Amino acid sequence: MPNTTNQSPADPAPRSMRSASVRTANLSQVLSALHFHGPLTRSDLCAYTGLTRSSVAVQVSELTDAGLVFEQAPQSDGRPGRPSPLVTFSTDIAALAIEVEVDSIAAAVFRLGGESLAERRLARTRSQVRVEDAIADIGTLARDVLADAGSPTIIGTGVGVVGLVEEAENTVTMAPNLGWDNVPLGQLLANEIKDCGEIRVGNEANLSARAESTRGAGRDANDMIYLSGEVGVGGGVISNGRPLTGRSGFAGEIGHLTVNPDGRSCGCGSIGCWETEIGIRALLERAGLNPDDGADAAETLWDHADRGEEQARDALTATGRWLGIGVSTLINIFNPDVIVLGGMYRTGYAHLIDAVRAELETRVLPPLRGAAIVPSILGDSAILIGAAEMAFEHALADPIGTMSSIRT
Amino acid sequence: MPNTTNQSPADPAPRSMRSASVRTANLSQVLSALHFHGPLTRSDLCAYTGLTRSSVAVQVSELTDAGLVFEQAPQSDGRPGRPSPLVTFSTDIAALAIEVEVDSIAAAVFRLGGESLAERRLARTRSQVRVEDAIADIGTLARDVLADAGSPTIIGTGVGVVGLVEEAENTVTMAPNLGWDNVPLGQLLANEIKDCGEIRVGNEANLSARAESTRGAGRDANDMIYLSGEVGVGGGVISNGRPLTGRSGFAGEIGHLTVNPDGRSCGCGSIGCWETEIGIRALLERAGLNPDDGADAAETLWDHADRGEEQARDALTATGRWLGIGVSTLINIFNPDVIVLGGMYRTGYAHLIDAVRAELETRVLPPLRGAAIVPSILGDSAILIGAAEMAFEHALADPIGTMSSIRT
DNA sequence: ATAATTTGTGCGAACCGTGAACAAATGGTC
DNA sequence: GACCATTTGTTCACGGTTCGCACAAATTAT
Repeated sequence: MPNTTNQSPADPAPRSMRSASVRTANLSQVLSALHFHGPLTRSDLCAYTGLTRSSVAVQVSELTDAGLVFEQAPQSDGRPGRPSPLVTFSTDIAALAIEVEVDSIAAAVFRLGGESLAERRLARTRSQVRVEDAIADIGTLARDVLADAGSPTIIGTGVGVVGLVEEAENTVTMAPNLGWDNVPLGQLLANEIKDCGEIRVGNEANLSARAESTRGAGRDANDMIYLSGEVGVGGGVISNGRPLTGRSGFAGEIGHLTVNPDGRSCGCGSIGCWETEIGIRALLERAGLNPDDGADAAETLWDHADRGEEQARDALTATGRWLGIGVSTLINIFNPDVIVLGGMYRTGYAHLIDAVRAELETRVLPPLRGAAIVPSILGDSAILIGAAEMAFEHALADPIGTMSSIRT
Repeated sequence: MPNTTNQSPADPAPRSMRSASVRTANLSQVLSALHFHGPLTRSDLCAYTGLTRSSVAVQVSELTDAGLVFEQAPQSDGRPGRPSPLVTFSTDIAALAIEVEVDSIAAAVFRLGGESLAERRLARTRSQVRVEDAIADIGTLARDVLADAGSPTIIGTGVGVVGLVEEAENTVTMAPNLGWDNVPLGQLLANEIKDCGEIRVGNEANLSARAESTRGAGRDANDMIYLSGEVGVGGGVISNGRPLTGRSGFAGEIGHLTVNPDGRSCGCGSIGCWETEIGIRALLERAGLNPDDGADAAETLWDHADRGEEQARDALTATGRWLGIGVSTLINIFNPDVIVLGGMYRTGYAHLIDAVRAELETRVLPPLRGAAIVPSILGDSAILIGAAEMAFEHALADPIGTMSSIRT
């Protein structure tokens, strides 16, 4: 018997590089360039990837064979020289995105490149959600939206959930607002929806961060922090272009940084968490409104402030101050390019930003002051977009590999 | 003239992979395995890297030719089979590490693998440090310590500084304790010390974090936070095995997270920074001692606490509580495996840890509670070790490339 | 119509890791 | 001491990959 003992190690290490890795990496480069920069000519692809024309030709032909892209007839662009054919995404390859909120469930289908093909949302009465019901609802919603989109081949599925998600396990570890505890959502969904590629589950704020980073207000930033708030306050961090996960994928729970150790008690059991000061309940309470009225009440609050009502403005200034205190902390810790405000901080941006900036001026270390504070530009669709990006991740990293695993 | 226009793009993108990248990546794998796991047999290297025996043979021979490693005669290990030669580091390849503190300057030489060959420290009176003097001192110290080490070939130099460092520029942006402002330390040192490879400058706490992560208390952790305090409080974050830098390398200024918005004013201009509550001044003040007495006074404080003096113990409990408040925030944000306490939190660990843990129990989100809080095991040498690791980074990433650029 | 410019195509060259066959070196067994 | 099993180094043909050149193709400018 020949001694192939450690010539091909069975279990552990894909650490080393072989020729095939080069091909995979370059295919990934090409497909990623297309995904993030839109349809490009082969000539553009040479510039983006640094590969030669010969090599790009091979990559494109391989991606075409895999059914991921196709080439459109060259079109003259007015400059001299032979025109280069445009490499475009196939119309029947897409990712499925699912969003599980407290009062609604949504599903959408996105084509490579980020174009939305279809979207559906199912509203629900605001109450605890039984897991089985949610799974069933997601199933029908997914089937419907896939039909709307023309039943494309699904390359992967991303699910965004309000709650702590153990990403490696695709499990919802804790979702108090849904009443969920240790729900293996990935596995459960795999039984409910078929032929939807690999299913990955993520926290909604982390996914929004991912979305704003790739297609939103953080597009040009390498280091970005996303902050979103309604009742709870969540966030996500993009460090050096990649999402911060932490040990189990829980990183980014910035709603629970302590800003006021002797302040109000938080639902999490702690005292003085940031979200007790900048959450919607604190804001409404300061404005003399019913803290339980939710997001709609916030909208009316902006109106009141626009009309110059004093209590409304004071409430916004106070909330903006606390917002600024926490943002200062985040800037000092992360040294980001930009901080993106989502949720009610997006709609209320104009009313809050001055108080925030005032706080930053004294609290941020001078050399770190360059960080921009901007409102989200993707708004409510950020979660679905982020879920789709997460779903695309595998296909972008290993295009032919995932395609061939789909086709089985 | 042939059209090589975009066949080989001049300026920007080394994004793509070519055959040479494979070789470089695998050489990096092999040398890194040796650097982080100590001398290994060629057989071990197969297991660590996943490469075949044939390939490892080529890599090792190339590294040998470059003068980085050499093979020791095979030694039987008691098991059957042909013994494998041990690949060991060359004795005359090393990195230079420099540490610039307020009251001392230090330099050390480390061999590949992390072994210290020589170390020197130059104490100074505690005062502002003129840049030119510091440069000159570093120069003589470096020359002396290199002579001590037997004048090895220096593969790279790392410098750790108390202050904000713009890593990409190797510039000390702000170092209030030294009285430095926008000092291009990398360039200045390049004129002072010759033949010391590429010079990189980093923040001392970030470098300590790096050191603890690779060779200290965070060796087995992927996500680690290092926290160190004397007068000021600094830190560094290792996320997914790599140091968090932020936009300009300033990330990790965790001493300036706001824990007490209406508390004491901080030297940075803000109010209620963490370091105003857990810095040595606050601790000594609470214990009824002179806040300006510094680290020595802290040592006596531990003694007082050991003897059961009430004010000392109360001061430690109060400080531990604030320590716990901030650590909770960090855990909720980063979801780390482990938090490493350095500086006076290492020497005072036993006196502080209970109060810290008590605070964590209420303030850390339940699913995030697994994080371990441990004392630094590298102690005062962490900065130099981290500086050396930073210096090694280039050589580990591209062994032959850096060697040939050194030999010119 | 001709030149200049840009790009696709085809092919040989260079490089790299793989894996099989063989040789070398050790421990265990009879 | 002879032999076998085991493990590892060495050699080499092979397949895979990108590169770079030469040439052809397609467009604009003159």
